Amino acid sequence: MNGNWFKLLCSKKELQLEGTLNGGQSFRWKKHPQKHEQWIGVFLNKLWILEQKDDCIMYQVHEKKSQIQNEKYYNQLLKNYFQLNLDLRKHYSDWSESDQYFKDAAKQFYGIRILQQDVTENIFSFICSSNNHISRITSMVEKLAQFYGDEICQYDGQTYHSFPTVNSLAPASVEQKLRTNGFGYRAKYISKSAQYIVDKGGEDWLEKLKEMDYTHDRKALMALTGVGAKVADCISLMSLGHLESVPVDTHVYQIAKRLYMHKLPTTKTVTDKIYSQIGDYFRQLYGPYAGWAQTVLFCADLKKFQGNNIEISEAKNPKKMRS
DNA sequence: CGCCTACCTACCCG
DNA sequence: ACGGGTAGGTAGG
Repeated sequence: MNGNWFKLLCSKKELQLEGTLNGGQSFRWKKHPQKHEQWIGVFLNKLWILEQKDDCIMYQVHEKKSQIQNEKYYNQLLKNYFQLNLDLRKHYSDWSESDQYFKDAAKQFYGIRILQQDVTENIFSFICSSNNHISRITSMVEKLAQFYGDEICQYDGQTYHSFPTVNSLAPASVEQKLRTNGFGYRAKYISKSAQYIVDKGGEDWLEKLKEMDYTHDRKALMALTGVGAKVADCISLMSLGHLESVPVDTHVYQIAKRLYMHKLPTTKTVTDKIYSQIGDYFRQLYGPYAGWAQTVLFCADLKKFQGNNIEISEAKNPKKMRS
């Protein structure tokens, strides 16, 4: 294990940890139970402790002794994970020019980044996300790691596990185990999808998706049981590098209709046609990084940011509105 | 296409 | 205290 603090130079404007780690992209980050300014999370089979400073991120890495590397190496991993090569301020400026709502939201929600996530984790986490609460999704993802992942280390009295491989989710026993642990119908989705991916060639097949274009791998992903349009778009955006992908959930639909597309028909669930209309609208508005822009915009609308003075955040929970 | 229903479960709210 | 409604959808008809 390793308790050293390392330093990654990076301004708050370029990367805001709070909005990025707590924005519903990854379900593996939490605040340190005692030290609330620190974030604890797992990726690349390592436990990371991150703390935002004015001009840098201070961090620790905990992993097996045999794998310990130096600061330069870890900095590179973080740069990849947060996609720091992308000039975010430039894009914010472009998106602000295209859209006044974005411009308003951007003032407060600066530094929101799309994480470059692991494909396997992304697929199975978002299969869990359908028709579900964040808190329950989080506990399901934790269980997957606990049951089928590898132990990484102990930290602060907790044992941390890596996210499981596709192979480890494929055995026939998995569905029943997940069922008895509260996964509901998603147990079958996970098991069937893991088996399907293994049949196709496992993680190698998933890596090949990154070389395909958005339209094609979206179609490939939707062949997985439990992966529909929205989940496929989340995966395309968050782990396959297709930044034009715009995941449309019921919430995005509500806001799109209210603020941008008044003529959109009123329906209980988002139909295929409405879904593609909304995606196309935002792609036309923001360009090839539409999914990223849209993530920033709707970050302003999440419950956890309620009480903040952004106009967009008012629509979401009329019941809870004050003043 | 659009519409309908079932699907697991934990948590919220009346 | 108990029970219906709902949560970042999806599959199947």
